[in-house]
Amino acid sequence: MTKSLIDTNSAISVDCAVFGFDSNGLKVLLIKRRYPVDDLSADDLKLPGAMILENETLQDAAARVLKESTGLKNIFLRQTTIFSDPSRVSPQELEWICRYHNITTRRVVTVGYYALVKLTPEIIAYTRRNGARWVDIDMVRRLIMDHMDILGNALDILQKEFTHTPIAFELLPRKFTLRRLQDLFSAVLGIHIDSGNFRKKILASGLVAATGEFETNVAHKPAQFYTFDKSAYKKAMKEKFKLYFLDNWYY
Amino acid sequence: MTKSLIDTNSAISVDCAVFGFDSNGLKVLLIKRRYPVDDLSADDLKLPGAMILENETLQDAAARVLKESTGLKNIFLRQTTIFSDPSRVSPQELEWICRYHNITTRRVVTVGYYALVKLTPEIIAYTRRNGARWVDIDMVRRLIMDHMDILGNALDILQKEFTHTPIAFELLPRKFTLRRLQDLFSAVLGIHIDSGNFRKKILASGLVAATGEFETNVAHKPAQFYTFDKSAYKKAMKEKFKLYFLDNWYY
DNA sequence: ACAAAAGTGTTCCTCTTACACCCATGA
DNA sequence: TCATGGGTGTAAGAGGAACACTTTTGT
Repeated sequence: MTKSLIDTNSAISVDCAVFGFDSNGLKVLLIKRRYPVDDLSADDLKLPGAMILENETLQDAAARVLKESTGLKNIFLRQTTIFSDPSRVSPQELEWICRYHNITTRRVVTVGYYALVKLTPEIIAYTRRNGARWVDIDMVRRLIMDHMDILGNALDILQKEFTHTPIAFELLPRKFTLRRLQDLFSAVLGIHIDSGNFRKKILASGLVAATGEFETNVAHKPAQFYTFDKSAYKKAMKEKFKLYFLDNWYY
Repeated sequence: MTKSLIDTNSAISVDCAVFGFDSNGLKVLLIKRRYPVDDLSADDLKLPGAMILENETLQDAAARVLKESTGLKNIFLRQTTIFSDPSRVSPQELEWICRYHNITTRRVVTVGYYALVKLTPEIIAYTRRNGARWVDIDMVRRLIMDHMDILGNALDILQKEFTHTPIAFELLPRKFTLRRLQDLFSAVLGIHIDSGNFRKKILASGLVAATGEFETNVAHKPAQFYTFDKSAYKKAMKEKFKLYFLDNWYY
């Protein structure tokens, strides 16, 4: 019986594109690669990631990565795509991986995830302590291996989901102004939005509830704070969704 | 140095939900599981699948499965989701897999794919010779392991993509009537569609070109055949796509 | 003649778009 | 008083939903 050609010696990793939003726009969390021995080219940037452990789900592994890199649990987390090109990891990279993790494997297949985080001073402090940084999405230049592809893919999927699913609220604090929500849509989708129409559409959707609280110390009429009304959303989803089946095809 | 807990002994498989469309509706290709030794419960149904080989991409593996099960190359093929629950394969199943494939592994993670096939008499004959069958999507009762989940997930994704991307044409012959296209949308999305409005919308989209050929031997006014105008589609995609950013949210 | 589906047209109505305009606040 | 963004209103037009109606074929 000849030796099977089936690959039973794959290590599987997860890599997470963690998105945050602040007044300067959309950010992604990047970390510096660490080396076990020497520290050559120690400013290589990468997405947070990890190898999956025995008896661990991919989702669990991704959640573990998020916990380590941001200190947060219960973060919005979605699978994107698998990157399985046998040449995605060069022999040198493979050697680094094996040494760093103390494993032996011929191949590493990675599963992309994207996560959405509500940026707070605490989280920024936490990530800074870990040597991670929140980089403006337009300023990301070079990442190790195929992490640039993984990030680009995550961003594509984020944009699609943004237009169909109310995940925007995952990037905002509990209370937010409509302008802030509008800026978020603008930043993620890269488009200009008329604020009058945006306001009407959002309010008509019923997804958002007024709090009665207002901004203070702003050099214009104070804006009201709103919250995401999850129950209204769930109720709306139970009704049959209207089908604009030929509108807005992308790709 | 303690033994690493990192899982370096995963086998990775692909499982394909292959969809076809005929006059009776949407079908999926199912095969009988084969056993190396005995043939107990030999009518277990499953999706076509395979283990990935060394130096093989997941996409390649899925394409290989499609080639084997339908005889076709260059089929529409898209990744869906990874199923990585450590308990998705029971110990007995794992033993069957290892014996069948002549491998040893502790764990099998599978990657879902869905494929769209233009059903022709030749393909139906080919698949029948292979012992595979095209089962009405509503008639699928029980599949092995978590293949029911994989199929359900593929169907969800198919429905979403159907409304945003012109993949419908992948399921139709090169020339088709608008009624046929309408029936396809109806079948996949499970909705009633007004044929007058559908016709106008499709024609207005410019995605479809009249051939000047007509049906024959039908007991009603013969319908014209149309073809999918891929170039018009690509051109349309280069223009900025209109954004109905809060319409039709699902989930 | 009739059934059945092709194909066209029309009406009503909702939603989008693009603005104008007033309001409240800090500088 | 001015700049700035909050917040409301409106008019024009595009597009969707529902349905009536004519056309062309086989039986």
